[in-house]
Amino acid sequence: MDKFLSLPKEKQNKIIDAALTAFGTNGYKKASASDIARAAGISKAMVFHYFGSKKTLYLYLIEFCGATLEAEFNEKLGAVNDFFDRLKMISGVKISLMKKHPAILSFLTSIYFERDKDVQGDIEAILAKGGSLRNKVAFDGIDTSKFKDNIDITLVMKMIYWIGEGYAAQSAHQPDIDYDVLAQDMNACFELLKNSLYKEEFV
Amino acid sequence: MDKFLSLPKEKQNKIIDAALTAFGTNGYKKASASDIARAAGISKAMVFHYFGSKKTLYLYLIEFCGATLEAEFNEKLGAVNDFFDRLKMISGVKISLMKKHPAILSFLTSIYFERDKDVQGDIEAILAKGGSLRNKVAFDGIDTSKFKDNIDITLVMKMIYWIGEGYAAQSAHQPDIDYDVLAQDMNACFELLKNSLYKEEFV
DNA sequence: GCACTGAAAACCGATTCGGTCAATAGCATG
DNA sequence: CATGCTATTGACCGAATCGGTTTTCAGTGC
Repeated sequence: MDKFLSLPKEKQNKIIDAALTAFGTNGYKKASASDIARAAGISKAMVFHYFGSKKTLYLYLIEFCGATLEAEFNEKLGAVNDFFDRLKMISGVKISLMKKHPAILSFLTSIYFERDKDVQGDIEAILAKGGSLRNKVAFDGIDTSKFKDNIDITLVMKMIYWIGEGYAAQSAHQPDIDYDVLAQDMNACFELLKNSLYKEEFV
Repeated sequence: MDKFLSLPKEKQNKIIDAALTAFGTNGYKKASASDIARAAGISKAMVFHYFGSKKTLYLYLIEFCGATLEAEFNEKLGAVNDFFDRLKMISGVKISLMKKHPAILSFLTSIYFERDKDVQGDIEAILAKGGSLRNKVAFDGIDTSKFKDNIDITLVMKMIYWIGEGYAAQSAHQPDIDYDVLAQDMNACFELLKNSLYKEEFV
């Protein structure tokens, strides 16, 4: 593992992204070391030289994602109480995550649904430990009084959630996407909803 | 192939759904006949007994989806020009497709991104032939004058697209989902947007 | 008892799996 | 140029799995 960490950062990232993509799209079992090596432009032997085993690599990726996520959140997530401002922050976090590691979001959702017995226990342990993150993005303490009175806020949140999942799915399939355009679209989306759903004195 | 078609419909569907799921989540190459057989509750030998080869099964599934799609569209898609009414119809079509075959949507999007050389040629040929379907769902001939003047309709369509992708992705991971609840949520979504984005005389 | 049939187990050669290792290429130092 | 060192690799390992075939077998009608 220290073998890997002493590599130049650029090479580390190439390997990480290759592995995130492979595991994210194929799951733990069906992602092979050869796939990862090929995508990273190294030989399969190096994968094991750096990480020792496929499982070690997988667990390292989870840890890496956790750290990356946390760092990004700590950097960008301030104390914002407005619903849409917080949404913009979250989508900003997602976008900059994807700029650094395009496959990170699809990998993160994939570990959530991973069922392979080789790793499921370890995943649960790690996720349980890192549950604190979720608190920071949860939508409590939100000022709902700004919405028009007849708006079903639960529905709005579902809708927002679907939008987020949808654009994550799109970017997973379309690797050469322009993230700045995506960010603009997302923010325009939120602006549109805000203008439409807030009472007029708050838009 | 006629071996398969002379099976009771229920068994056919179980095999079809197993295959749709396997190919949809793992792609052509990484979905194995054993996976499909296990999920369908039959032996691997039967898969080859029914379809002869993995490729034949895959191409049959594409054809099957095309026919199913077309039947569903012909049944439900009338001449509706209102933007949101048409959306509701489309989501209605999607929902009833998923009720019949839960993995059909994820399979359909997966064939769009399939890159395996064994099948890519055949896919292109079939998709080219079936391009006529796309005309029926395209958003031309839509009366855009009902929207408030400051609404960016292109953005609205992107948003709608993301919502659709998002809830398809969700249902792909969550197999025991209640489709009627999903349908209600989707329609409520559209209703909300309609109320918010249309000029008041059209809501 | 016998023939037929639908299904599964066992099996086939080939490929791929996770993982290892000897050999090599590059490169600094003498 | 020789030497040692390190990073990297192609070749290789036994085991598993691949797509696909053959054999076996349980059930059923006669």
